[in-house]
Amino acid sequence: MLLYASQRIEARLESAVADSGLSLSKLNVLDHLVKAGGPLPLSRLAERLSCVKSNMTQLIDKLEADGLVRRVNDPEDRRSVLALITDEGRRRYESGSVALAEQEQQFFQELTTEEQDQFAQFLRRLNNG
Amino acid sequence: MLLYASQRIEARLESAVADSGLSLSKLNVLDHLVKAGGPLPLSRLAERLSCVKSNMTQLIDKLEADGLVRRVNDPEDRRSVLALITDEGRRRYESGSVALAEQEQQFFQELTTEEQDQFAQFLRRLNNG
DNA sequence: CAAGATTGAGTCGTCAATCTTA
DNA sequence: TAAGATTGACGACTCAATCTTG
Repeated sequence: MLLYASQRIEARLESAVADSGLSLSKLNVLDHLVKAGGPLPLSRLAERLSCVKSNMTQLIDKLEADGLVRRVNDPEDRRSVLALITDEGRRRYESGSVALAEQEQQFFQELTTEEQDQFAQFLRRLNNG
Repeated sequence: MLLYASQRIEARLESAVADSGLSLSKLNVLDHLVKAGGPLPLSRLAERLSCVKSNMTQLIDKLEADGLVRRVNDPEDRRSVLALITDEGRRRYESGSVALAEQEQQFFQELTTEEQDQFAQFLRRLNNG
């Protein structure tokens, strides 16, 4: 029941973002690159998204094929590869994050004011604990 | 934020079930077979789990390889294949569903009584709407 | 040896195409 | 033609093994 609800939520958000030609995973990568204000090593991205390094390799492969990100050398460590967001990546990020925010907004509007407060508090606790 | 919470929930439940050598998907299939009280056609299973038929084919492939399910002919329709849970499948189901229930229980215990009521109501609305 | 990235294999999901049977 | 199941190709994730560089 809890599981089913959780899957429903994810499916709704995924679908909202798909109109911008993005998946939640790809949007998440772009989000971190934009917020960082500059290119990031793949290993740092993997840490921040709490995923395995090999997964980030594959994600950047796809984003690079889409033209939303470019791999550039790290001048300070030749082992490292930096992910750099492109102009097109920035445009897609804007579009996708707006769609995501709208869907979350719409989600909360299905709750009463009291439920909104309770749920927000619950999310904070869950995301911290 | 909502997304992150949803993923955390799923990861917790998945991990709890993993100790029984099951994934949430496999447990879900076994659950429907047990509750049905007899073998079910793959197409029915796919409907009930709200997934695509080809996914059920693969799931049953894995469950059959694990020895938890057997494919048997449907005497009433030669196009149809029935999934039949084995004794070992039943044991694993018991173990996995207990672990899942415990984890959901533990999850709710992190909430106040008032929050529990609110959240349960919220889940009902989400799962119906 | 340890860290960064990649590759290969496996799980769980999708869709599109195919094959058999109704 | 449609229903039931399967296969193949893909997206997103995991782990284990490998290669290069520190």
